[in-house]
Amino acid sequence: MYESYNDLKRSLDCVDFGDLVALPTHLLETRPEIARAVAADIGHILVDEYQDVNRASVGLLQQLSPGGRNLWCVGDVRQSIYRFRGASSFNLSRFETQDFKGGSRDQLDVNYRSVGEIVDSYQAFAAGMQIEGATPVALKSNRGTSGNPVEFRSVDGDTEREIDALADGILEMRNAGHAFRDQALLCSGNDRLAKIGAGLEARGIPVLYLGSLFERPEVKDLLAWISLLIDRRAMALAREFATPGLTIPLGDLGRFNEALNNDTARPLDWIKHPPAGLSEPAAAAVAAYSSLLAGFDGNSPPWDTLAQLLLDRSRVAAQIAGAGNMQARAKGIALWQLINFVRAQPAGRSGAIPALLERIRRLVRLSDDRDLRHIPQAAGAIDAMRLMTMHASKGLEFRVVHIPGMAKGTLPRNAAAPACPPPDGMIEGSDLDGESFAEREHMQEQQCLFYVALSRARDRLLVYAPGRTKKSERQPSPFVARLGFGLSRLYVTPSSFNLPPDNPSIAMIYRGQPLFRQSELALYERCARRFFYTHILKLGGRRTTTAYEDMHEIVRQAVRELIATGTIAAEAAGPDEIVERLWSASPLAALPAAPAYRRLAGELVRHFVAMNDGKPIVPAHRLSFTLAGATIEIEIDYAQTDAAGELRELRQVQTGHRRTTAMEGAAVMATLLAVNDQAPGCGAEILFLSDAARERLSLKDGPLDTRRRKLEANIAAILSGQFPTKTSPRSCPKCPAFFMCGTVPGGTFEKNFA
DNA sequence: TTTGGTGACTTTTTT
DNA sequence: AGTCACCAAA
Repeated sequence: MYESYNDLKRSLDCVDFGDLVALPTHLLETRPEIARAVAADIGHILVDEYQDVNRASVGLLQQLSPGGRNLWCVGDVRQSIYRFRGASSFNLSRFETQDFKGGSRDQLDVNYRSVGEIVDSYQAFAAGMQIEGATPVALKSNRGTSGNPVEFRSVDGDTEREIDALADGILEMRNAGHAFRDQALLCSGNDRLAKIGAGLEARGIPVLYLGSLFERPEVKDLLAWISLLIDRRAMALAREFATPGLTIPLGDLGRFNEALNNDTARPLDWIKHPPAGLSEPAAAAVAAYSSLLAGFDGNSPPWDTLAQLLLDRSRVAAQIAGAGNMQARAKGIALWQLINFVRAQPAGRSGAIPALLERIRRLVRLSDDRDLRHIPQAAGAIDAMRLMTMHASKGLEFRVVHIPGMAKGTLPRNAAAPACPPPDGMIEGSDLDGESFAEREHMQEQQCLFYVALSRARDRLLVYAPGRTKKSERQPSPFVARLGFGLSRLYVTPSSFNLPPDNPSIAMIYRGQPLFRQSELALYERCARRFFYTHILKLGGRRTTTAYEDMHEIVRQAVRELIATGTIAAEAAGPDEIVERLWSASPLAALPAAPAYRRLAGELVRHFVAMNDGKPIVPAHRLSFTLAGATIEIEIDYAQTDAAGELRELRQVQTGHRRTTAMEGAAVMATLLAVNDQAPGCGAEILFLSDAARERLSLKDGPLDTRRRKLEANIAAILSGQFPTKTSPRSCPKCPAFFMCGTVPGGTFEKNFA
């Protein structure tokens, strides 16, 4: 693979980051005359952050500065936080002994950045670090003591309460004379940073961090609008828009869905032919969309379209410009980022809008939207908090530093076993086996990371951790206890910021006997809001599928057909023919990787056949039972019968792998509840074709009862209109509702069960 | 004292 | 998906 990758790079005349070091090093090593000429041309070399170089960089440096002539390096092994990408403090330890013989080493003993209390604190932490090649240091602050100890604040409650406490701390520091722009908040991960950033913004604290750009309401408003240009089911109409006059009341959505729930509707048809019987506001909104979207379609150039929507067709930009408060400014900056992102996309000839939306989904799935989260340089003068990862903070300094979330298990994070540990004996200068080496490196790196974060602070340093959560006491990170004797521990009760509830319940009227299928209840467990869009509002939309998922769909069809034949036996000629017929009719057959997918599909179907023993079966049928006033319907894929024709084994088929949590949900166990109720004595199993594994549904009375109660609670929640979103950067970008998910329009929705 | 069940919480870092 | 903390049963 690496060879193919390299060939591809060469044929495209491209280089990657590794090549930027490897190619010049190779050139200078193989062409001494060039090396001499280049070295002669360079007077002095200064390398900063030497602990973060890798072996390849040292090789390049040796070529540029033979024998270390006029070379000056600065580094601190305690700040070695890029080991995961090949940097090694090993280079620092062998600097003057091997790599640049005859060099000399000196050490700083005065710290010019932080006040005495802070220096003492991270010195105390550093004293306990077991870092290879670290020489003991005794830094002294030249600023003297400030009278303000390093603080550790413990907060009872959930993350929201911790954000309350952070907001308190930030405002307190501001009252003590530190502007927002002089305060930084450091987290180890981006997801947490985004959550805290959004929380602070909601509490009125100005923040120079946008969080996930494509999750922001003002950005989603725009993306939802352009999604209407290509979505014949007009899913985005089920969103409450900030722009007045463009929201369809909840009570009217059913009419749109009836009108558009067919294969012949084309995008924007509903503007020319609105559904009959709309309320007045809904009809007015349709008219408003008519002028908002006139002349655009899926082939419109995205940048022009968005710019016109923002500036000419709506008052979005004007209102943001006029509002002048910090929230409006953040919105303006977010839209600015969006517009610039869109402008930088490759120009497509046709289908530019769907291409853009697809690209955004992919970007978010790969977390490749991170650079869009930071405010552009031009906005840097705004008086707002700096939010960044600890990694990004290296080399920077701030008057005040807040470090939230220092609970056990977050920092240090436990080392995950590396997927590909270095082979034993490969690491020069280490006698550990590959796995132990990786683990030790990880634990050292975690300490370095905390050390970096601590040492960013000039005047004030505040560390936060959750205390009691709903049920249990959370222990602080073991790092906290190493912060020295001067640490002041406070148990704070944060002020209340009176935020509106995140997921208010939705006004629903149900008519008839509620009926839910097992798959629907399973979806409710994964994301209640997705369930609402899909099964209550009946907004169309399949997930965006991959070729791999399409292959699984073929397997499902083949399994259904096999079951319909009434016998599933290895000697029957049927299975292969069925797969072959479905396969050749599918667009998958035209893909470059088709043979691999075809092989896999055949294998999964063979697993299915092999997991049956030719006993007579009866095809698919349904079981249903009543719970909490609703009917629950279970789809049994097939059943085996005994000689007397009695049902013996009920089977459900899943084509994928068995997950470790596959049996934990309440919805899976609805099958067992139904069997106990309708077919007592019958066994029930789920087949997982990818593993050729079967799982028997069985649970002791106690746990089964908690599943039953959980199901009852979910049904009650559905009936009372509770459909909270469960956002996740992993699953949301695949969801059909990704661009419109957000606040639901006001009004009441009538749901009719036959 | 051990164990199994449960709910809450976090899912790296990036030139 | 894995860890942590708690609780109740074994």
